[in-house]
Amino acid sequence: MAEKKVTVIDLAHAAGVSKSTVSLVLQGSPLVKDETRARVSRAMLDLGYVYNRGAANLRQAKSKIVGIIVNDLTNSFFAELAVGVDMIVQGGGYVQFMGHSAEDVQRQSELIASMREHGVAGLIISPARGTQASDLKPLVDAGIPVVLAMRSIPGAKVSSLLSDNVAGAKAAVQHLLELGHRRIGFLGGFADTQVFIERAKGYREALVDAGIAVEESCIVPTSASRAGGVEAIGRLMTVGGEPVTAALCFNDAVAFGVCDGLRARKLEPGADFSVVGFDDVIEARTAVPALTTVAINPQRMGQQAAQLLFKQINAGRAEAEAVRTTARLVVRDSTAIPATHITRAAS
Amino acid sequence: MAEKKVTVIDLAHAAGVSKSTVSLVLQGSPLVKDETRARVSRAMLDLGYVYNRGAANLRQAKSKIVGIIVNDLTNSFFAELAVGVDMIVQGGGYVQFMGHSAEDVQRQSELIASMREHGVAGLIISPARGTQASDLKPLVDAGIPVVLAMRSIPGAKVSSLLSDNVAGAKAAVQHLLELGHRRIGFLGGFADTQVFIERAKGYREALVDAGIAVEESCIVPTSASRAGGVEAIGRLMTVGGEPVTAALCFNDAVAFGVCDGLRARKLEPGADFSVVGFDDVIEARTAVPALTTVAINPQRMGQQAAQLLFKQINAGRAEAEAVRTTARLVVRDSTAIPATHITRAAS
DNA sequence: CTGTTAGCGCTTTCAT
DNA sequence: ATGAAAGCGCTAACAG
Repeated sequence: MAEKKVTVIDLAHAAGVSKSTVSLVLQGSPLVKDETRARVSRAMLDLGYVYNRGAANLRQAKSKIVGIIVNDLTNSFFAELAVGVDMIVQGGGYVQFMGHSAEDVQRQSELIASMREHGVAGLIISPARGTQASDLKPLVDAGIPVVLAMRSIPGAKVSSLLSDNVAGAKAAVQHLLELGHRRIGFLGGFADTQVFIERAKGYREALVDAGIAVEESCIVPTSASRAGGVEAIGRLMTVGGEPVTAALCFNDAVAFGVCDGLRARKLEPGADFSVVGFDDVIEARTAVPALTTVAINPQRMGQQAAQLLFKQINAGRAEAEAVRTTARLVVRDSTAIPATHITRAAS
Repeated sequence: MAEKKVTVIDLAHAAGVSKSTVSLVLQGSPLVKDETRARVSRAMLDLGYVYNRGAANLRQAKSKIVGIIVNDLTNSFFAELAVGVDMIVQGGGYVQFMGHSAEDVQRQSELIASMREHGVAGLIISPARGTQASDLKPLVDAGIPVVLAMRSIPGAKVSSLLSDNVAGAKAAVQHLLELGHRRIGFLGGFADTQVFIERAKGYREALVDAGIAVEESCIVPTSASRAGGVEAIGRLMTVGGEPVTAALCFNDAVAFGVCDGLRARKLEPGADFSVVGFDDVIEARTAVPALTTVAINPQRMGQQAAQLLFKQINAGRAEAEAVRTTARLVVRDSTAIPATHITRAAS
């Protein structure tokens, strides 16, 4: 039943007006008589007209399309981020091109090029590991607004949206202090990463603010994995002096391991020893046991990224502006599994 | 530094040829002299030309864009599905519009309309619950190929890609039979759903094929949740006669609950009682304990969906063809946590 | 309020 | 092997 393409000219014909009048109707212009508008509208329905946005974009030299390039959609964190972006994008009457870079810089470049050819109004990128400022240069030069999410790229003249690791860690430790803990460890993570440095900074600041001396022996970097957590809690246990009664973990994988290690020593996480972990590895959330987590809200982050992008799109010019979101401290109950996580079935 | 838009006409000028020649070069036509091609190519680089695909699409009345509408990207199952689609789409030199319906039929319709206005060549939809055949009608009438993923819509004249629940359940039960189990339960799930009926059918077939009588008392429908699993195993335990030693669970949430229930009875899942679960609730995967799962591969499904779509796009006409993927039986080790699940961090 | 006239950047006959 | 001209479906002046 594929009807022939019906165009504005057909509408004009059917409604007995000219193309331009039809165009005005399409754009909801107030300059057309109601009765004319009605005639045109009816013609649209009668003929089964579908607007050709491509043609309009060409003429106007602009589009209502934004691109989003995700490094790893397989990671729910980024999937949620994309959902947040989608909300704002849809709300603004835009559509989004979506591309998955799979942490591959080469593929990412191809996607960027492709989206540029399609005339996107702006681009949100959660960059693949190893992305260089030069990869973004063409976009910047073309004046296309770009917002980076989660990871920033040194030297790139674009906005980025990062989680506030310092504030997050600080809040977490303050939470433990309020619980009465005096000697607190910081466990896991590779010491040479930016994220580690930031989280450790927040940890230190909270202690200092509380008038507690930072003990380097209570900071135990390991791999950011469950095994790393086991190792870290083991090493923390060997520290002499008053007992350490709580720890902030680099991420939740580490927190898992710490709990494992505690149980192996007949200690109950949450009861005998308080564990707080950054909730980076979202997938594992359901399995986090008696544990408090510091989490940023990826959907909200996606929304903020999109809002930032729109701000730039509407401002007309891309103006690099680094914004940091604040990691929210979420105290999640020990045993309850959030309903949202056990009801999501594919069927 | 936003350079003025450079067009084919600028290239033609710079290279000392006509627009049409440039166009031929852009399309990689073999009809141009190598030397000419080289001159044009250099001009492209010199002037920083970027191809305007929108204009080309308009002229050719076709696009290399496919749309994908996901009901819930927040569910890793569908996120993985999208990744699979993306692989094929990118491989085919297409780009994809992505929309998130959030299980909202209304929003889904808007997305469909929007994508149509943008002239997508085809559409992959994992439909929101409650989608009617009429929602897809406009697409079908316009001759736009549509492939449905995971859920089919009665009466819709479009292709769909479903998991083969019957074969999956059958394979799972056969696995248990090979392990030597003779009396096996089927636990959890709402008996009035299509998915339940299919999985129960596979369960029955496997038993019958093995010459074992199906006992209705061993089929225990409950809610498809962890609590449902606890309830189901409880009821299964009250069945008289020879002991039941294994069960196929409707999904992994149920399987969780079954394990809970077993432990409450001092039985060790995997050792004293074999548990197999359909792995629908992907997020919970890490937490599945001593347990075998029946899983379909969502990425592969996405790839198949995209391939099916391309087949239709290239065929020129949309031809409804229902295809079913086969649920793979994956025997996953009891205690090991797949590395992919503990290393995915957002940072 | 509505019609006329030009294009947007590209591809495509049809000549040459 | 390359050029000239027409036009995809729409919008944007500018008249009326």
